[in-house]
Amino acid sequence: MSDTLPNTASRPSDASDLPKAWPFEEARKVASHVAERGGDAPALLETGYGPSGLPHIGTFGEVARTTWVRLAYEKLTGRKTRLLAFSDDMDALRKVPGNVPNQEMLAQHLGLPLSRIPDPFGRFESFSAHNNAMLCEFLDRFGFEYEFASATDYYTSGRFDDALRRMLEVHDEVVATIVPTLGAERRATYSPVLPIHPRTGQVMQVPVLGVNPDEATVQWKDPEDGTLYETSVLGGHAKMQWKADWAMRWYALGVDYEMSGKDLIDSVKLSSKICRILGKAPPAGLTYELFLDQNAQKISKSKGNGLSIEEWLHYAPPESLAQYMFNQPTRAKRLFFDVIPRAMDEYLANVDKAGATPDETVLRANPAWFIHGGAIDPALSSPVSFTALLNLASVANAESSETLWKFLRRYDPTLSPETHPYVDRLVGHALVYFKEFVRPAKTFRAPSDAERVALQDLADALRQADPSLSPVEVQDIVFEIGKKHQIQPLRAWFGCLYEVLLGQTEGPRFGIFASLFGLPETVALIEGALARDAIPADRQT
RNA sequence: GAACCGGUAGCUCAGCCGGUAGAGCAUUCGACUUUUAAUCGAAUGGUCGUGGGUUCGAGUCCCACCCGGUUCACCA
Repeated sequence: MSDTLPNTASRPSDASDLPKAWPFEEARKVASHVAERGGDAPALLETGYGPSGLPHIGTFGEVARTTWVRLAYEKLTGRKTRLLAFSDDMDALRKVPGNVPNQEMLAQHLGLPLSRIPDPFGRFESFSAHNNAMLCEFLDRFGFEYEFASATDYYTSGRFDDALRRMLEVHDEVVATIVPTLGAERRATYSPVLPIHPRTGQVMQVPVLGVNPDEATVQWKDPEDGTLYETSVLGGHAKMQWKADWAMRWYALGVDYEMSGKDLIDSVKLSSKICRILGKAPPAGLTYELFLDQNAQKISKSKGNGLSIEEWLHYAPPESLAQYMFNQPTRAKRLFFDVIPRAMDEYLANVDKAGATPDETVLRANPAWFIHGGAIDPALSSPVSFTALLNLASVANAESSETLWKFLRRYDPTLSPETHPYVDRLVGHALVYFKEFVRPAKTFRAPSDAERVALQDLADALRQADPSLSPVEVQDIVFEIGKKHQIQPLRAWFGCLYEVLLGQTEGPRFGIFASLFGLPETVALIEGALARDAIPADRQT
């Protein structure tokens, strides 16, 4: 049986001593798959790529998650693993992607394998070589360990030949398995074998008229001119249609584990059946949920909703993204900016917890342990939460890390950029997040006429003040101005400062703020607020 | 038509192998303040979607249903 979906597989009964983390559950599946297939070969884990697109945040998620399964498996069994990053670059270009140059050139090459189409960017020998390079660069950037594999290389070098012969032997059974899943139109022409046209190089989607397993050839007719061809399926003269391709690859390479998104559930089922027909058990795997955007809509690469990996890393270090990916892979999660601070703080909390855990089993259930590849690096942590830094940036109206650091050192004198470089990175990210998300949402109220006069007075006083004044002395100045202008109650004067200058109802003591923020900068802040609200008086809310 | 994932405090969610519900934020009160950031203490707040079943006992397991979301039925 066992077209059961991977993540509905029955719970192991002897899992009590396993670390309570999903990668270990997955590792068990890998272990039983390896045991079943036998042999000494390392466990083979695969991640697959459609070659027409560039790597994205989902790519990161899939590779990161697979890497954690690897780690769990190695710790669990003491055996080795390989991760194969497989690019299906022999796939045909079916439509021209909208986000690349040289659209006309690409349009002329529709139907050819991507590895036979010139690079529209003009940098590599083919379109797929370009995309493959982007993929590898992407994976390298995060330090993933993997072996890259190109479908074109595998096909043309003959590495798939035995499996392709086998595919022809069971051709009819494979067809009989796939055809019922297809719509009426597709049924008529379907073949799991796509011959490469010997003259044009096109990947042909044509009915296969005859199969010759002994010669490893298929017969087909050119739909254009009616020419009959008999084409070898070996050595790159044909490729498999993708569901058959996936199964053939599993079979040929002996893949033990591959996860995939829930959009591929039916494909996994079908490819698993084909893999069994070929004669091997399909790999174990996990079906992960897709990400949703802000409004719980599907993330679409073409629509550009959701969040790109560059955007995420603009606001927080990669560990936070890894933490997000670690959490609940089988649940649909919103992927939007506002999840970043939480993910970051979760990660930081996990590093702390890991440091305090003597129990190895507990440690191995900790996401930070996985994120750090099985060895916690205490340098990648912070005693201050990201949320705290954001609050601080907000109340301090911080423009620069220098300013934020001044406030931060007041908060905790033992911190400095030199001794805590990771905190310094977080400071930089917090500033960006504050400037781009928090501050734009703030509403600055306009001052009343009386407040306006007092604010101007304060600006003048601060401008003339000795820059070496202590925060307390600056506070005295602020206080005196408030009293002088008889703002009642006096606390309303400070409320006015926060609301007009900082766009919030609360804040630090203003003297401390002004000192750390800088007296000239504070003067500029006040005058900016006065100028901003000079004309419209109806914005008061 | 088929499949997947959710439905737990106002919000976002955690609840591992079943044992009388937890966190963060929000709200309220208090401490500290020549003021109201960060900080600390406390309180309020849930018939765990509905109905059955198994059990001494179910948010937790089983079945059915309701609601919400998504995906696949062309390509990959």
